[in-house]
Amino acid sequence: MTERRDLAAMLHPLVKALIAAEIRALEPHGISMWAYVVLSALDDGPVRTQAALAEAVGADKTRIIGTLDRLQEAGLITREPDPGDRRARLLAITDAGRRRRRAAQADIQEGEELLLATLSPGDRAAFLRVAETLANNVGP
Amino acid sequence: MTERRDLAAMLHPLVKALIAAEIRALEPHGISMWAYVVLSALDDGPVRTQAALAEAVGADKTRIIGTLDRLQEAGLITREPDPGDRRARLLAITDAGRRRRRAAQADIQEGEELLLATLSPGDRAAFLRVAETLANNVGP
DNA sequence: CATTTCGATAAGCATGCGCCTATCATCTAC
DNA sequence: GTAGATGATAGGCGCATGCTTATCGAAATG
Repeated sequence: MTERRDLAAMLHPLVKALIAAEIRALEPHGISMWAYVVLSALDDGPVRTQAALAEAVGADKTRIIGTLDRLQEAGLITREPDPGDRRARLLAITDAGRRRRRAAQADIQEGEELLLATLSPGDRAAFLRVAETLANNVGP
Repeated sequence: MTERRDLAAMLHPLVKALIAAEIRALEPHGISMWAYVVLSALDDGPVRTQAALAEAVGADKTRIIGTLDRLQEAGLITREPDPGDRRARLLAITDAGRRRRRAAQADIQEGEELLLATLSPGDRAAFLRVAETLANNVGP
C-alpha cells in the first residue's frame, strides 16, 4: 500500500549531517555537543538534581559529570548544594552561559537555514511543525 | 528572528525512537539493522563491489564483511567473483532475501504508521516529501 | 541512634564503530 | 614480465557509550 522508503532510512542520514554541522558550528564557541545540550536544557530553567538533568537530555547520569565540571569551571553554569537537601546539586545557567548558548544556537540555526531554504514556505513550516510534534510524541 | 528549537534536537530523539522500533521489528525476522540496510540496498539493484555497497549504505567497508557472510550463509544474498575481474565480488539479493526484506519492511512501516497516524493527511504528506528531499540533499 | 535510602562520583567492563595497517590475490601499465 | 594499483579480508587501536558496581556524604525512617 504505502510506497515509500523507511522513515529511519531517510531521517538518519539527515540527522547525522545535521549533527556533523552542529559540531562544526560549536567548535568556535569552545563547547562540546553535550555541553551545548546541557546549556540548552538549563536555559529553559534550573534543575534540582544531576540525575534529572541527565534524564532530561537523554544521557547517562555518570556521563555528564565531566561535562558539568568543565561548564562550571568555565563559569557557564553554577552547581551548588541544595540547602534543603545537601545531597542534591542545584544546577543553573549563568548569564555568560546564556550568552554563549544563544550565540552558538544562532550559528547552528544559520546553518540549518541553508538546508531549509530549499523548501517552499509551506513545506518548511509544515516540516518544522511535524518534527516538533513527533519529537514530543516519542520523547515523554 | 527564528523562534524554534534546533532541528537536530528535535529529530535526533525521533530517529533514536524509530531505530529502536526498527530493531524490535527486525528481531522476529532474524536479521540485524545492517543486514536489513544491505538487503534494502541490494533490492534496488545488484552491486559490483563490496566497497561500493559499503559506500552506498554509509558503513565502513571492513564492517559489513561479517554481515555479508551471514546473509550469504542464510541464502539471502549471493556473493560471486566477478568473471571479468575476479578481485571483485558481484553482490545480489536472492528471491528469499527479497521476500525477507519485503516482510521486514512491512512490519517496520506498520510501526511507523502509528506515529504518522497522528498527523493530518496534509502534514503527513508534506513531512514525508520534505524528509525525502532533505535526505537526498545531504546524502550525495 | 541505627539502618536504610538516595545523590554524586569514580572506576570497570563490554559493545559498536571509525580508522589505519598488513596480507593476499588479481588486474593494469609499462 | 615486472611494478604498481585495486579489492577483499583480518586484526588492532582508540573513542564514545551504556551498564554495573563501589564509595561516601547526607537524609529519612524506624
